[in-house]
Amino acid sequence: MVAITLPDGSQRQFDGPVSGLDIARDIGPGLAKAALACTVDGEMWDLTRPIERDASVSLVTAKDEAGLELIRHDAAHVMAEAVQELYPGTQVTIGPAIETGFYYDFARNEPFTPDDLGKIEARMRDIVARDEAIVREVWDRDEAIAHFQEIGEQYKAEIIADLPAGEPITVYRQGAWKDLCRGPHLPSTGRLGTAFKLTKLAGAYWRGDARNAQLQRIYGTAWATDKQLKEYLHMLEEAEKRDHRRLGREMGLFHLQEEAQGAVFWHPKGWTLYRTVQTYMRRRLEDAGYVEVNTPSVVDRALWERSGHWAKFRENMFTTQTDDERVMALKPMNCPGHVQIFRQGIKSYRDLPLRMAEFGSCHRNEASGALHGLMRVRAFVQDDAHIFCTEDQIVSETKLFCDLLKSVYRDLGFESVTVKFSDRPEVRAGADETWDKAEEALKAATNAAGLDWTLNPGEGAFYGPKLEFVLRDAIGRDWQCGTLQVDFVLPDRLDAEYVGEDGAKHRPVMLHRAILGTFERFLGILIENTAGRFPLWLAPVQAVVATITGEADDYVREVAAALGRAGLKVETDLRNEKINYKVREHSHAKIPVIVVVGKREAEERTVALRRLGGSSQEVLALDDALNTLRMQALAPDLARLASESEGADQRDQVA
RNA sequence: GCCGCAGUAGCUCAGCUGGUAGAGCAACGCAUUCGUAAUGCGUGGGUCGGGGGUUCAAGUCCCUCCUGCGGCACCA
Repeated sequence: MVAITLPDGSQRQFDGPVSGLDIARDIGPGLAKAALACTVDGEMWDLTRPIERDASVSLVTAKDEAGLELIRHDAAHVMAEAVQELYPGTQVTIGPAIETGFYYDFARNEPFTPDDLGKIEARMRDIVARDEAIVREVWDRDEAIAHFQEIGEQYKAEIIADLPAGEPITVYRQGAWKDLCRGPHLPSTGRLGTAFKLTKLAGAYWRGDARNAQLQRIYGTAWATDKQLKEYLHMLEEAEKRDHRRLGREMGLFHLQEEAQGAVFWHPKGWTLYRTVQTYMRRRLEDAGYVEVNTPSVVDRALWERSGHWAKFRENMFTTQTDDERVMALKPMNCPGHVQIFRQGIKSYRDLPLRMAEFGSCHRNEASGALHGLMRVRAFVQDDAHIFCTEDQIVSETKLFCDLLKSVYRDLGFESVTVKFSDRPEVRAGADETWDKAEEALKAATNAAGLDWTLNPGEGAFYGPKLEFVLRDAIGRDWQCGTLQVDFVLPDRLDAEYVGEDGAKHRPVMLHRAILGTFERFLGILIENTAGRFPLWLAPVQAVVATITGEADDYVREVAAALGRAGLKVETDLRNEKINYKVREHSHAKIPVIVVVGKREAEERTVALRRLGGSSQEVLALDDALNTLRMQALAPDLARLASESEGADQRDQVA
């Protein structure tokens, strides 16, 4: 007898070994049809694998996250079968399910072409139509290795040889084809359905290591239903429309060109946006007790040797040699410069924490393949700062920083932030005891700030552990923006010191920190997140005043001038065009407010406001419109100040 | 940096097996003064990414370099 407990707590008795499919049939034919796999005491099992002991079982269908993952994993297998049928001699390696689909890495001398994708996909649909049963087998380890070597599957043989000793070696057959796989799998290829599509070809290194052979990866997407697939493809199209590179061109924000690879040409509108964000950040930093500095871009190699950058960061640095043979480097980071300022004069413990900020212009020679629009550039400006403090101040400074960071992200339209904790990397400066201390201190501070974090092992900076603050963009990509790094190494290498309460000299700790990360990347994320429809305070052109007839020209100039005095960035449109044409054009340009003025408005001294995305307009007296827009165009921090002082005024009146 | 793909007008793209470049939008000009997402007519615009080669002839074929795109690797 086998007793099976179902998720609702009910129990069913079976005479002997029973499979997930048997259980599903026992419950009902609908479930038997929908079931793809089952979990046995929490572990995923194939639907047909016999359960020989009492267990808790739940059935997995395409509606479950786990079911969808099975579908994707099977799609990878069916693709591998199709590829090996069509291109004999191709070796299979690994093919997992991923976030929106699957991939499989193949070893083949001939490159796959985009045309091949269509052929492979068609063959996949044949295999699905054949509805081949998928059968699990457990093999002997040595036999498995010998077998895969014999049939020329070197990579599979290598994988088996590397599996831990106790691990069962399972092979899945579907029709005449078989693959080493941990499983589980669908009962048959027909269950995969039709909601899949091959999407792209790419190179990928064996085991993710650039020193290994390069394999050919084929990506696909797979879903439970055709409707989901269609929705996903539609989402991709929408994402493409808000790609910051496209919007940057369409909206005239910036451009890139080959003579300055990885460096941005900011156009007037883009630069206005940039300056709006920068001015905002400058205010926030000042309010948070930072001082702003500026340090040299071209600095003698000697300083980078002392700081450790020459040893650890050399390959990413641009260098230049002067006629007298001095080697200079373009700064890739601002920290050594800030230590030089700290070292001027004698610092006392009373000066700490010293929060030193710089909108530091840095250059890094990033790999050509890494460059990506504004997101990954070679010339960029960080909202960088270094907090020189005592060890005792690490926790409170970290907490203050995290609060500031969250507030800034919220103001800029980002609510959810994830945090990664990166500990010591292989290539690093500083003694292990120093790292122990730094990691411990940062962990304590993170917990004190009430942050949830995930560990990112070995990803710290060469001088210290770090926190990474990650935002997700509109296309679902994660971008690291903010960072906070604890550094006991640089103050030592560059000989920073302060006089303590005890009158003796001490090393300060440096906290390297940035909120936006770089302006370039952050603005790219901002463009994609808003799809170019910036909130009023950020829009580089906040309002266009457009005439209906030439008779209103003088009044329009007056309105525009008044809006300008109220602090808005305004343009006028006096062209002899129909108002339909103007509204359409400015709407496409994503201007937040179109101020429409005709003969009637000019006579009545009113304006008609039309908001981006809306289809109606609001007619207001000019003075009212000026007040309303002036308040709405305030940066969030200034708006908070304004509402506070308004509250104070009201309290004064009451008193 | 590696693998694959691509580069034709400001933008989006067409140009079959080689015979000396085309559309829409944009721009410019003229007419139109028209009340909330495209007024009409007309005009100009291209060393077909750079270099080299094959050929009577190259946007088209070959080589090479550059840049971009998608991944991988990298991302202090």
